[in-house]
Amino acid sequence: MDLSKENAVLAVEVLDLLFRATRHIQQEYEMKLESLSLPFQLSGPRLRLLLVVWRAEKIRMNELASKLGVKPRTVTELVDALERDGVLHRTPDPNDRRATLLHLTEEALNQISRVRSVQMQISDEILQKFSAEQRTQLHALLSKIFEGMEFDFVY
Amino acid sequence: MDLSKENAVLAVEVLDLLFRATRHIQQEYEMKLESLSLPFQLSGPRLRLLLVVWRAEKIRMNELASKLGVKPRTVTELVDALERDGVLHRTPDPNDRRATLLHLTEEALNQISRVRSVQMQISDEILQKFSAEQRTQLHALLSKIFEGMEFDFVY
DNA sequence: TATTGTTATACTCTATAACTATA
DNA sequence: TATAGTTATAGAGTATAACAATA
Repeated sequence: MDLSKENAVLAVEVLDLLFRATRHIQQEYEMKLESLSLPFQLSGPRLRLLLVVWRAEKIRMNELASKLGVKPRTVTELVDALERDGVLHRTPDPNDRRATLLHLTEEALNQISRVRSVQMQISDEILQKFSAEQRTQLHALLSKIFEGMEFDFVY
Repeated sequence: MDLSKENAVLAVEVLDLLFRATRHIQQEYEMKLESLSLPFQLSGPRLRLLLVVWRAEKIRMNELASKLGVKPRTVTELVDALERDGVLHRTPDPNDRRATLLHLTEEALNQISRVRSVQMQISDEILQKFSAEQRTQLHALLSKIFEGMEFDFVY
């Protein structure tokens, strides 16, 4: 009997678990975000977009699409909705009149710290049983998945 | 200066990374699944449903919805599509004439081993840089997220 | 009266293809 | 000729509310 494989964890089992954990956490996030009563709707994809714009301060729709890993058409759709809700606005790029730059509105900037703080609070709750060392370990192991990848980090 | 927190990894950073890893892996999965040329369409949600039915052999739509963490109406929608594609079929539950039992078709049973083997192959590729010990570690850390949760495992 | 699943309807995310304006 | 973003259109996944059949 090959004892070395007796208790081995299959790669596919690890990734199944990864998916389940992600779904679980996403559901927690969405529940808590709803209860925040923000002056605008914030789904997962919208928040993801928002945070990329926030980190960049200003960004082309173009570049945003590639950072998010979606098509430009999808960004148009999301931006339409967010602009309607007063979360961000389009301005023409002075350097290239084909391009459009996105900025967050004051309102969004005001709310975003609430969102981030709820994110941090939920995250702490979910990982409450983890020691600092275990958090670091989990972070290191997840980073390892991206090891040796050339392309820009996708959010 | 508080050196103990100097290099600490924030919980929110760990979960951000978790999300990014999951998105990345999901994209790999979907790409490879497409190239399998199955006789039916298999998106993430459809595959998830399929695998739950497969593990259960037969299952009520009801119970399926709760295992998947979606509403019954959503299961109706998915099952309609999968039945149209000849992947599964509805039969009345003899014990409760309100209920409907789902079974996979022969065709689905024949294809599912191909799907599983591709899943395992992709998983091995993604975790190729991981030692057996690291896989076990990652599995243990992810399990810890669910620690002390009462409810049934959600897929 | 409560539960199972459906019809009717709608919203969000995503995409492809054809087009406009600019480079 | 190529790029940035849009209009037009479509499909998948998800949901709520009202309902029919059954328990």
